Amino acid sequence: MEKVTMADVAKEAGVSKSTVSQFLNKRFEYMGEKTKQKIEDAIEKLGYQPNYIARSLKQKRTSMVGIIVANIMHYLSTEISRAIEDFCQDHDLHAIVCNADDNPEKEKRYIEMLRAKQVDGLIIFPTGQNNDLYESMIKQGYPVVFVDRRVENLDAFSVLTDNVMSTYKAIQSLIAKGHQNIAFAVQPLTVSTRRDRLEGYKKALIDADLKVTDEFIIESSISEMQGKLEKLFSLKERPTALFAGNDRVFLAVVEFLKEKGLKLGKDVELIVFDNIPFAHLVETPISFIVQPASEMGRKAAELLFDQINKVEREPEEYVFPSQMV
Amino acid sequence: MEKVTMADVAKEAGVSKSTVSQFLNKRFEYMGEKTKQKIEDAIEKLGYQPNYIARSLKQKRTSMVGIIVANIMHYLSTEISRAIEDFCQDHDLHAIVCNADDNPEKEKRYIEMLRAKQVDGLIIFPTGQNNDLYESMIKQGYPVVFVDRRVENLDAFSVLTDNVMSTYKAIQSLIAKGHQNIAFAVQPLTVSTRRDRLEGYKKALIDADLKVTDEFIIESSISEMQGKLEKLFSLKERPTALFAGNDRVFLAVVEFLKEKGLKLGKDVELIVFDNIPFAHLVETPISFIVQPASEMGRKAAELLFDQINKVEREPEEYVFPSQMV
DNA sequence: CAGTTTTACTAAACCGATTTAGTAAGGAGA
DNA sequence: TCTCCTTACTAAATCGGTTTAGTAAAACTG
Repeated sequence: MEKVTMADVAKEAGVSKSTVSQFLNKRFEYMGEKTKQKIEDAIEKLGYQPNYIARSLKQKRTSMVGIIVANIMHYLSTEISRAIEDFCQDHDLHAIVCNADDNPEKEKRYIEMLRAKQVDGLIIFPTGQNNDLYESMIKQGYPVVFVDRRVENLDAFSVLTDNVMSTYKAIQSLIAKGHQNIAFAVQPLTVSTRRDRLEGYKKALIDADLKVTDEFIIESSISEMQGKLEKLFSLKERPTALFAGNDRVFLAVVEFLKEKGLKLGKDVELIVFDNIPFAHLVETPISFIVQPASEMGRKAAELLFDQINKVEREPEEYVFPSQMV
Repeated sequence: MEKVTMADVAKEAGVSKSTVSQFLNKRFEYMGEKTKQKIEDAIEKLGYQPNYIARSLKQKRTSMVGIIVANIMHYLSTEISRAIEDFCQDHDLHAIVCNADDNPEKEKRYIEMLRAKQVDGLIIFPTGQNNDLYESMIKQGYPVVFVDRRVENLDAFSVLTDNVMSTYKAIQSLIAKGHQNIAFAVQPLTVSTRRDRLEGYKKALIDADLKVTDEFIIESSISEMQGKLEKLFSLKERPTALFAGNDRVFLAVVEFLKEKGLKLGKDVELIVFDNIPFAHLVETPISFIVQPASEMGRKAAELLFDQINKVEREPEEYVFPSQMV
């Protein structure tokens, strides 16, 4: 049971291991037609399945790549991961997805584990707290691509969206509709995306000669978001529009509004950064800033693939535009 | 760059490879305190990272398990996978998720690929079309657990829900509310879950002395669901309640109702088999039949783990109850 | 027909760990 | 003092492939 090895096939076919190996690697150039047939028969007869582990050891290549997602709860992560997987499928790679859960320690452990498993490269949605580790990988020439979030002071391949600009435009559109009191809700400003979005928000207000009020900016974890929203909506000058920093903030906001009996689109206008699935379940249409997830994933995979295959290229930030929907 | 091997550590520490290996495996019993220290220092100095591939080759154990999901689009799959991953995390295993996309050919390829990669076991949401392959794995004593769907005529470990009973009760509750015209929408009856749910539906109607009308039973792929629903709702005797066979059917139904301007809960009552996320986005509460995904995933992982570790146990079907919410 | 090239293979080293069998040095017991 | 255990290691085989260098036989060349 389950231990037919190449040596067995070789013996059965009456040839050497080397020839069987050549056969399996489809290098038929120097191989007699009848030998080929014999090997084929022997493989069939014994039900031989090659052992990729053994191959990997010698070839120093596992055909596996790792994806380390900062937090799998973001729909964007799933979308990008799927796009990466599709690319891998087409290029004879296999992707392993890990969830760092916004925890730098976990991220570090995953990076180490995946490298110990000899994956050929990593695509990382960085928590941003492991810069030393990122740097050492890049110095070693290990293939890495960062996605979604910028890493500071590192000359690395990155795939991003123009968070500042997209937010700027979104806020601008709210202002154009006559909104004066626009609030902004975001999770803690630990990563570049959130900071950039806040920057875009402030810039849009300033450029429109509206003043930036601290009371209108909520920076809070998801679990404490409800309380902060409560406070926001009990201000004497209530916001008429709200920008949700990402999909999870959005869900918190919807829940809050539902509880309070506030109507979306009527009592308060909402813009969300990130696409969410099931958006059509909501009665009132909402504005979303949609990032081109498939293209981003594809690009990231492509950049990684080229690094793995030693295609020379200078590290660069690839910035994709987002669209309001 | 990146090729510190055990031999390097051994040389640096002035000991043999074997001793380093013992050290790494925490078998300190027969090892001098100073040797231990020297090895520790050498590892630190060289930044040595062990190569799991090499270890796996010798140990014939990769600490990886494969999950082959029939269709990742089902929310249940994601939930169960997550639970399996959690279990693996706690037991020093790593899970690789593959999506068969309801395609038996793809499923087969994935099974072969994962076995070639020497994963220690497989958890499969079976498409049901590869019984020969399933059987040969089980015969070989390869660790396998089936989830969600029954495999016919096979003495294997399976984790399921009581589809017939849950559906029966759900339909019963509709009848109790006074509904007489209850329709049933489902994807093609290729897998046990769908057949079982239909059976429960029919049984409930019969037991309540209602007649089973073929016109009220839609069996269709998602893409053709809209047309079939159109036909259903243009019958002179319209259904007042509808049972959606799973989450994807539900989404199709919601889309259809929205287009037609029919109100959920008012014009037609809906029960859905499967939980869906973002359910709270919908204004009207809907009834869901929720399967205990975490428990199911956990159980499946546990059964696989025991098989991998040669814990003797008779193959059995583990049936979990579902709840209406 | 000797010399060269091509064809069709094989032996053996190698990848980087684990593991088994073996051994030298030091201490205990008689 | 000599034998017998421990203790603390090491050498070498092994896992199942890939790959390189090499070789015998056949085919070609002049």
